[in-house]
Amino acid sequence: MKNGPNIASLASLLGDPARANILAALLGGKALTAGECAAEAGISAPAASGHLAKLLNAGLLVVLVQGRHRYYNLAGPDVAAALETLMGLAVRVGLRRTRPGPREAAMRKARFCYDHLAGEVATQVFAQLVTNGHLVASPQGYRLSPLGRARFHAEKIDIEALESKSRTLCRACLDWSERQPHLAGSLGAAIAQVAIERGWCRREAGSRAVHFSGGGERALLAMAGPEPVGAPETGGAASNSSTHDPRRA
Amino acid sequence: MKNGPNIASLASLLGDPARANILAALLGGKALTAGECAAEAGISAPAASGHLAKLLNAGLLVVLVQGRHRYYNLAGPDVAAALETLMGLAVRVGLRRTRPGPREAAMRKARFCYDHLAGEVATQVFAQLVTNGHLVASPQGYRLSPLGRARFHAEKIDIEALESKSRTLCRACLDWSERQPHLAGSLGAAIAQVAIERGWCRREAGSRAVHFSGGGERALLAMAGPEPVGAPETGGAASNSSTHDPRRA
DNA sequence: ACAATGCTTCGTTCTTGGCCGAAACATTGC
DNA sequence: GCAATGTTTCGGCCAAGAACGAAGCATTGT
Repeated sequence: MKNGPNIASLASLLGDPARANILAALLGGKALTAGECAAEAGISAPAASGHLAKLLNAGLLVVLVQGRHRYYNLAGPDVAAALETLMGLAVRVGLRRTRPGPREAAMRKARFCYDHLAGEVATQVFAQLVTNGHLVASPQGYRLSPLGRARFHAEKIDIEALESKSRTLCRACLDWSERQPHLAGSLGAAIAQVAIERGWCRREAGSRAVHFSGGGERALLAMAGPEPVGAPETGGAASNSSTHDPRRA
Repeated sequence: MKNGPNIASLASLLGDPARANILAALLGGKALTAGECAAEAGISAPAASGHLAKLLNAGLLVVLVQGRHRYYNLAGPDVAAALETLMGLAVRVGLRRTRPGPREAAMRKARFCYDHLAGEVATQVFAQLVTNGHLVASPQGYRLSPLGRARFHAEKIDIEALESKSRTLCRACLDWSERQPHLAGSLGAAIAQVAIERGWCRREAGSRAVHFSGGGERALLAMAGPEPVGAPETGGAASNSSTHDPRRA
């Protein structure tokens, strides 16, 4: 009688605290061994193995066997997106794992979401890309404009290589902390990779949090700006972040 | 040690088959009494009462007490969006409640998603709106262009009234069956309401499925088209009367 | 006021599913 | 080959929670 997707069996998989912790850890984008997953979830190795098998069997994870290690990772960006969406709803209804702490402030500022950046900085980047006409709406969602293509070309990002993959180039992902979109898709992943490679930010060990240097944040926002670096900043593009509160540890 | 949203307690709420069935039924957008929820989920009234209390306590539902009836409904569009996202992932990993059946074909064609339309027709409408420049990308997501504003004005849709509400006017929601965006937000809801009022489509009893007439589908797509069609108006109650609206603002 | 209806609370039973320890399996290093 | 490490399988224990029936409230209608 009932039809449609089986949401219950999927949600029950995510509903166990141990599995949810594993998935949340994997949202950082790095593959983890079974033992690391066990440590993340605070359970024994056998328990973690069982959970990982279930998630793997459900198609939410993929595994890479290397020697005696098994590296588990999320099966794809759609899994990450669904997890982020659930996080957004959890925030909205007031469910937190703990009280908002110092780590949470850093997470809101910038974090990894599977393989791209999320948080305040990432939503600002997205807004800049749209404002400057690099991203435009298309019937299938967002699309990279010729202007944006040239802009990223100037930044030595090989758009053609990204397009050759089956994965979507641009996709808007609703940020759970900012409730505004940030950029996902292969381009979002490439931008995150570039930000790390060029030292604009660094990942906090064992966390999804990302710490930007002052210059790094400016550099990233400048990459989303209208012109390649060196353009005079007349204040028009600087946007509103200057009005933020100084109460930040 | 852990921080961030508590995804596990939220997902465990959705992970029970009875609760998932209730929520899936409520995705149709109509408020249901406790007894109707019990029938939908195939459980006894006491069991349903307990589940509804949990969902209510978690902030996923709202209740409207009218006499001896209690009308339950989703707490808001974000809940519906999260459910749809989970459905999309469930489809992607191959979890279905049953084999794809005749009902499923109708659901893919058109269905209600809380208070707006989803499915093949809805994604086509969204594509048309973007193609014709009625919807454009903005830093905060999608925005109604002046052109689109005039277009809906010609269709007797009071955009200003929608904007006066706190709810977002336009929002792209990823369709789980089409994997392309459709229009959510208060404008999406208004369009769905208009489509019903003008007889372009009718809801299947006790289901989210929506059946379009041939002319109705053309009329809806024409509304998203570039120019007001010269067809005679359907006359009568053009202004949307908010007579009985079980949903809150 | 009485009966009927809709819903919730309570108490009980019972199944599902998670956890751990022990042991088996697989791989690497000496 | 043998020991050490990482991972999975097995078996048993245990607790969380889901279901139902009976009873209690609340509201409606006659």
